[in-house]
Amino acid sequence: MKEYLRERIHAALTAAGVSVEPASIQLEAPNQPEHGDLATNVAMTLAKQEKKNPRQIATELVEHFQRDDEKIAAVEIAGPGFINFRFADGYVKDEAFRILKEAGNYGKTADSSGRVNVEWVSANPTGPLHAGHGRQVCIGATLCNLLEWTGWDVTREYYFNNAGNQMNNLAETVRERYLEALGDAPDEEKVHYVGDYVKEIGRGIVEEHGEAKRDAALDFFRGEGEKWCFAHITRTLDKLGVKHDVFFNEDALYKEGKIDAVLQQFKEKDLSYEQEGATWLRTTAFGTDKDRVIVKSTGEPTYRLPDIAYHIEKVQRGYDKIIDIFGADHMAAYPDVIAGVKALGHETGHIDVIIHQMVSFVNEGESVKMSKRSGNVYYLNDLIDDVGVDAVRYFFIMRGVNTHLEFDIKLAQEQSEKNPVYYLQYAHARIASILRFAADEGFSLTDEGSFSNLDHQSEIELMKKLLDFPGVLEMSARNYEIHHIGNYLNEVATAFHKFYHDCRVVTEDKELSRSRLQLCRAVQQVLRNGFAVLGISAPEKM
RNA sequence: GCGCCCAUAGCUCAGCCGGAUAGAGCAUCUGCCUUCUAAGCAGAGGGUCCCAGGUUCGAGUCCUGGUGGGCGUGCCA
Repeated sequence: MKEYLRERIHAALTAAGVSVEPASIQLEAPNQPEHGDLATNVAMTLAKQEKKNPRQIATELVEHFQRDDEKIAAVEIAGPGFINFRFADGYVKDEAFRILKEAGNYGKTADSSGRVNVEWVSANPTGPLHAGHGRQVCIGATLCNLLEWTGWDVTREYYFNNAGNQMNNLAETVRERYLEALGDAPDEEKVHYVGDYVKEIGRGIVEEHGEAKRDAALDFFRGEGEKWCFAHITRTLDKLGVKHDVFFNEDALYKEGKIDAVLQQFKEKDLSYEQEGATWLRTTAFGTDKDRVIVKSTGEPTYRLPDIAYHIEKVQRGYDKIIDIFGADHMAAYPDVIAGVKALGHETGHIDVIIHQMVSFVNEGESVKMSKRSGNVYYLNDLIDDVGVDAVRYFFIMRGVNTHLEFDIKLAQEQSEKNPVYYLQYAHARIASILRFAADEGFSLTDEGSFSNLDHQSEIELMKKLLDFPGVLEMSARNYEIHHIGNYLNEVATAFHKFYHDCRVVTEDKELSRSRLQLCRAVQQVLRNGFAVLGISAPEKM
């Protein structure tokens, strides 16, 4: 509809002797319903160029506007020079009915956007995911779904940091806990990770190998620790319905010599230098405040070097777009990495970085304290057990990514109207119930029919709301702003509940009942499609 | 100190390229179930959009400078 109006407005302006770029014609839904369904401010933006009063331009535009009564019921000039368009009810009804035919595809864009790689979670395999990780898990999973819906071929990737010093620390901790499980006193100096899960790993090794591994090399314990953590992390992700296509192992970069290759290139281009036994990258040449170490004096690379090699790897795989998601606490890492990749002559313009702010947890009005040092950690598994998968998936994406998120555990547990995810699911279940009732009454529904006999204002408003779905997905995907989806679905649920309240669905009037049942099905379809993007379930009963 | 993010109703937050009278949920108050799910609907009250300048027909939105908070600023990731 927007495109149609844009084209007609452009034609009208051209006929009136005004030249304008079609793309610069803005159309948006007004706040007040009495201002119509779409409005343009084009007369006001052209006022200066044309040296005319905005209302005069608007008047000329409307005079030359060729209105198709099938689609547009009214064109009005209002306020300082807005032009308001009101859709014809027949158009709204026909479009809304098509939702039933498009069904599970309603809202999808044709596959043409290209290939995109989304890397997220990428938590170190040194322990279970904690509750705070949940935000990134859900943001990334939802974004991937959304990108798929809007025509992207998505590769879901997890960068598995199974190299580096943190793995040595894990290995030492595992060895201490293993020895402890055999009855030795642990050397607290070597216990880097205090969580109980490492004791579990230690006990597991005892069960499998007994005392046989007393003198095993650190590599053995590293392997055991990594294996356990990987299994644990993927199990948690699996619970949330999150599946990665690729787990990219950091150690592969070492094995394949890619770390050395990158280091060599930096040297050749004089982008690195030796100082105090370490190798530094001249990031100041890229505009940062100071140079950064990429190889420590111990000979081990810092995270930056493998990250650069990894990103080069991803760039070379030839995606149309590469998206990295990470939390604000890792904010400092990426500019150097991108700059490093670029400095070696690789394209970086198609790399988008999404930074999300941190999460705090509140329960019964009390903030939930977490301390890694004391091992007092609230794990993502615990959160899932406490509030359920759907609440986790929904709560973590209901706010914009660059504001802090306060996760109210009590609210998420609440099975009432206070809980926004229940409100949404209730609408779906309510429709399912109506459809069951209708089936008992002898209604059988196909995808044929029309909404031509639905004229109640609640019905028309509901249909209009359903028609917004593709646009909401498109806008959300374009801006990587997934929280709009949840808000939108809430509006759909509200419009449906209002309709339900105003219009009895199953009545003596069979034809009216049929149409209203079809409208219910269309609402249910939009909710289902939206839930599919968000990764939450669509209950038939509640 | 410097970098990024944030500041909108009592609370948690929306507000897509700058648009018309700034919105939602919760909380508070008032109505609505013999009829398809009241986990619902309707209504009321509640605002210095942090402050000060600037840009223009028009600023919650853009710019500058402050104030307050979060996260960084490691030879951790």
